Amino acid sequence: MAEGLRERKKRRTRQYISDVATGLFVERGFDAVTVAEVAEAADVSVNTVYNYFPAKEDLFLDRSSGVVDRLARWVRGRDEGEPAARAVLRELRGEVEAVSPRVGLFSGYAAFMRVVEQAPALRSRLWAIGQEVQANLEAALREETGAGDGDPLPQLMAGQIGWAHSTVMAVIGREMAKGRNPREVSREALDLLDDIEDLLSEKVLNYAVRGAA
Amino acid sequence: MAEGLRERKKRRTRQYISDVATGLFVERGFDAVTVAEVAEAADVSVNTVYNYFPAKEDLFLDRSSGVVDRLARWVRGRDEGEPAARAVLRELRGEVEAVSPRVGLFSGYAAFMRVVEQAPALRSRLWAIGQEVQANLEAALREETGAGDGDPLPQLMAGQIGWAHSTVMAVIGREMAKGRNPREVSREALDLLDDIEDLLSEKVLNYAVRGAA
DNA sequence: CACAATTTTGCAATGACCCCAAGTTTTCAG
DNA sequence: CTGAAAACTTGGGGTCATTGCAAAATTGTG
Repeated sequence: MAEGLRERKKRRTRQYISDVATGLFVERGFDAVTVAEVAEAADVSVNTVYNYFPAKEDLFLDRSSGVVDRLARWVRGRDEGEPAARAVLRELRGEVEAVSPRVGLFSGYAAFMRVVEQAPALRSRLWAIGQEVQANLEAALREETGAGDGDPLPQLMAGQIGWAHSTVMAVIGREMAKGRNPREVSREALDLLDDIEDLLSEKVLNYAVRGAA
Repeated sequence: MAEGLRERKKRRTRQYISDVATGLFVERGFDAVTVAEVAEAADVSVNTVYNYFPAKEDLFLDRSSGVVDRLARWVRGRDEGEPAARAVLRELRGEVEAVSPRVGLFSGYAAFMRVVEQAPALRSRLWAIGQEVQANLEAALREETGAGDGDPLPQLMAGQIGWAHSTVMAVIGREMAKGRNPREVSREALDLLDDIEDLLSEKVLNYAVRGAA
């Protein structure tokens, strides 16, 4: 049974603080809520808040939700004979088609995105997370293709794939923030995905085929 | 006649504060220098500093240096029969070939980039400026092509072109920060530009030709 | 030179975030 | 079950960016 009570309690406390904070932010906006208020509402000290979250932004954008390695995971899990970009597009299309909350396609996402849109600090943080996603993708591509350190291709490919991904996510976020219907946004995102695939060159779309020299 | 002394003095003061601040940042790092120290070194009050610069980061990254509309300008000034992306690549290649300080190819840029690299706030700010550059480019593309509001192409094209530009600038910055020789970095950047052009699809490379339907 | 528009400055707050030392709680060996 | 070690929480006390306000100093004009 190993790590029991302590770990469980920590996880619960962390989650609780984050939930309370999210509620306040959605209700009154990111800047209008102070960390002290979050602490009070969650019935802990300010120090405890900082004990769990390195910065105020982390109360809202919890990086631990397995988003940072999404693209890398999709690439590593691509089918035999499938190139990296195709795999990412396929997985992304799948999520969008399924109107999955993992890509923001659920009604509650509107409130979430509105908070982000009005807080520069959160937008900036979202970008930083995107950078991490891309760095992980680049690492995955290097491993998968066995590219040397001097090879600039993994970086460029990760840039193109990361761009496609973040562009789709940005549009979904923007439209959802307007209060649009998830299904409608899903349909538009699928069209956008087609447009994007059309824009990517064959070089990009055929890079890192699983099972090549 | 016209705005004389007052305006001149303001411009000079602003420049002086920025210079003093830059010097301190390069010498000791962005985070290690407080705004109060900058104020004291420039012999003005802290309030005066904030009177000229909205935030500490602006002391180092002065957005007014005409970078925000660089891509839009290049596109608007493209040759007859030339597509937007080609124009940007041509102009950028020109700057890089000329080892121009406008793209960071001068020895002093190393110190500058090192300050940026160690300060997340500055990196984040640089990204925000990049967003502005891209937004201006998108606007230019919309005007030049007369695309409707519902057309997603200008956004996507601006994304691709902006990506190419920022990728090159990022590599130049990274290499210069290592203390590399500007001419060497210029050569590498030219190779990178070739790689990037190879990666862009014909659709991107032929978008917004000056003088089309 | 005197007056009005601007700028600069001092003073006081707010709020994020950090450090430390003093409790508290949980774990675990004995 | 018990006492000490390990891990958490908290209160108190800073530093620093950023802002609001009103008094004081400057500058352009008539």
